[in-house]
Amino acid sequence: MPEGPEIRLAADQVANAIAGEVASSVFFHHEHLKHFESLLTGERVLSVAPRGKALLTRFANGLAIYSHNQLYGRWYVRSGGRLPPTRRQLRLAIHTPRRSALLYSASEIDVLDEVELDAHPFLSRLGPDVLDPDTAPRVIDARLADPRFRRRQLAALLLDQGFLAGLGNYLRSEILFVAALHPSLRPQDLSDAERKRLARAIRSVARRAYRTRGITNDPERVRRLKAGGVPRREHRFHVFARHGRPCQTCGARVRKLELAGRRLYLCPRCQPARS
DNA sequence: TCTTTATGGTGAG
DNA sequence: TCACCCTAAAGAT
Repeated sequence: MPEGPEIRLAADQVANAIAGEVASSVFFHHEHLKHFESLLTGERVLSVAPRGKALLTRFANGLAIYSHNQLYGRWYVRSGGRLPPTRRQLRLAIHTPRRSALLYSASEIDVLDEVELDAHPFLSRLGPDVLDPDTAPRVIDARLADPRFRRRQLAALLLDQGFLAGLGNYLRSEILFVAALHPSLRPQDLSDAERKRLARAIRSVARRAYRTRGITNDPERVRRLKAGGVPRREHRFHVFARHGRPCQTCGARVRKLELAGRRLYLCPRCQPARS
């Protein structure tokens, strides 16, 4: 569950299961975290909240579990102490009397106090969470115009968690397609109208992915394709991983290129380079 | 059964 | 920019 929308959905699910409850037992796979098991057992879970692609589970005694799923981590919620049918490795379990939150496969797990939280090398660098209710398009627009970011290529900027936290590689391609902008442009190359269009696309594509559990394609098109029996992986995106297939807007062939170290997909006609 | 790829991130040079 | 880490699933053989 890799990008911000998926992490926020997982956070919602875990919060719904254990927030407000007292941990009846806590398990850590990692040896260096074992001594926290007894420190967290008996403590109430105050909140479970995303910060970009990371997740913080806060306890009443001031400690917080930091977790980052990278590409592979996956949360499960189960009742009655049961475990999910998976061969993955259990890395963290938070049990409450009724339900358990279980994190499998993730490698980045830590327990932090409030001081460590403030100074955390990853968290302290994060920009605003793209899905935070306060991150309105006008906030994003102001950030695009900020001297710290305006000279950066959009291809790199949209992956930079210090610009906005929670964007990732599929959202990057999808946002640029929706905004009809070429990835090698920089904010400073854009007109005011284009910059505002991009800010709106960033917010709306991320929000849509959150609402639809990861589907960024046009809702009406998705409805039609689903009705025709087209599977999720074929109707999910506008352009991402659709190289060689026709653009849904203009019919041109979707192209794949490598930018800022990751694969990016675009429609060469809808997103023309600028001379 | 092997190899490749992946929606992420770090640190060295 | 590159090598590398983490793990799982898809693709190739």
